[in-house]
Amino acid sequence: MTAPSRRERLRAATIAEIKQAARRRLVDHGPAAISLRAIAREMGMTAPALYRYFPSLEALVTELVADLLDEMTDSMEAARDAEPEGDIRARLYAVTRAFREWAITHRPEFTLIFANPLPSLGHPNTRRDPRQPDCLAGTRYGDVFARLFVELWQRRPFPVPSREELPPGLLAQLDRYRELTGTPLPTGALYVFLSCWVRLYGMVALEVFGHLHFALDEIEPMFEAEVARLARRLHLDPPATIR
Amino acid sequence: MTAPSRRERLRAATIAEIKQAARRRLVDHGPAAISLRAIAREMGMTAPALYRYFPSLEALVTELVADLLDEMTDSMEAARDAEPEGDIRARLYAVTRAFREWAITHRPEFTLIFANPLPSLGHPNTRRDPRQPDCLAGTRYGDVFARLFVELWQRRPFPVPSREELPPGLLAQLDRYRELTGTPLPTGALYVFLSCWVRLYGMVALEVFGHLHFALDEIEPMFEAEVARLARRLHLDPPATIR
DNA sequence: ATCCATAGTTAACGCCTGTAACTTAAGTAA
DNA sequence: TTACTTAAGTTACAGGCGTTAACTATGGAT
Repeated sequence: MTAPSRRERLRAATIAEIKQAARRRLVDHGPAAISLRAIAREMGMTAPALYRYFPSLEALVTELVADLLDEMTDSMEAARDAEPEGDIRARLYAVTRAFREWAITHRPEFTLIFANPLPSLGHPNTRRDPRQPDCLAGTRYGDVFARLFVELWQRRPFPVPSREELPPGLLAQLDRYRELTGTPLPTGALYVFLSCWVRLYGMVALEVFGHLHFALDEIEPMFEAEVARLARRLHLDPPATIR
Repeated sequence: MTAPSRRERLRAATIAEIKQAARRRLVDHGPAAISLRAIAREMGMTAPALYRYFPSLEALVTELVADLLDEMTDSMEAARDAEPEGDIRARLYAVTRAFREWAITHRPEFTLIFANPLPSLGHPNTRRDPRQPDCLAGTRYGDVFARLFVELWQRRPFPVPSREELPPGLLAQLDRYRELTGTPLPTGALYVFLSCWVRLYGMVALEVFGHLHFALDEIEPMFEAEVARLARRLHLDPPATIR
């Protein structure tokens, strides 16, 4: 646990600068512009030097994705913590809106994270290694939603499907997930959680990918309407303030 | 309207073969493997020859996307037409399931269509030209859903939010969309349509992109549960057979 | 003062898109 | 049939890419 040496500090700074340059290229020139040569050029270096810091372009992108997920999670947590601790309703709204806000103000980054858009990520839809940093970061942002959801359930339980109402195949999987995570939520609430996540993701992804522009050009009112419907489903209105 | 000349036939066949090779590379080796040289190699040609048929790689990919959308639409229409004409419930179920079925049996293609994953598509989230073939094809598959939805509404109207219940900003946009398309649906039903589309898309996209594997490994039961909930929302159960 | 790991370099291989200039073959008109 | 035109293909090349190998300079530790 000694203080980092001068070498280590310089190295960390260089790594940060590389990822910064990569992100700048992503934002300014699209995902295809993330290239070692271009990054090195921006930094006044040559491309092979970057191999001292990352074993490959793909590894660099993977770390960048993890950083972006962390940043998104941070902004969601900040929005949550700006609301009083007892006001779960306000906190859920805040986190939900922060998710969309980050997505639409960071479209290239969101696309990189959620739609495997980079050639260097190789053939999509191959099983990922859960020990990879981007997968770990992936669980973090999910937990922000999950923890609030659990809190809401414990303080103001809402109606959820009974075990009998869930199809057996789904019930078994959700039970397994329940054991795996040790969540206090009943299985039916897990289903509701996933269902809400599907709608939130669908809404934001469709907006970012531009697949709602055939009908709407300003998506926010539709988003707010959907969030309000989600809130009603969770019996979140009227305000669920406690204490 | 004369019969196509020999030249024209050969040319069309070559174009088809190029797109076929491009798709084979997409499926077998991922989106990054769609390169003019690789395609030309597979066809026993040289890369510059392909410029006789497409002005650029990007144009080729755009046409491929349009073809894939058409194929997806065809399979949805086939599933629809396999059900009796009067049984709207069965037809809606069939189209919905066909959408998912095509997506999960054609994951690379679905990803290419719905998540801008290709470098050659350039910077994502720039406004597309609606005259582009892929945008035209995009409206076709939406119409499959839309027409059934209208038919259902006309024969078995379901509850929809009143104009007063919709936030003004959303109402105005939906009214404009209503005029633009001349649909017989009331504005509230348009909202329900979009809302259903969001949930269906969210479910399928999350499955294809692998963002549900943190909880589930077999997604079909969850999909069926969500579809059942959508059906209930449309008062689709019990069976809405007519005639 | 010496040694060595680290961070950088240049050179090269084999991909890639895209353009220019050239050849060949087919279709068309005199 | 011959001559002209055009389409479809070729090679050559410019410039960008990831990655490896071999080499150099330099800062820190012994």
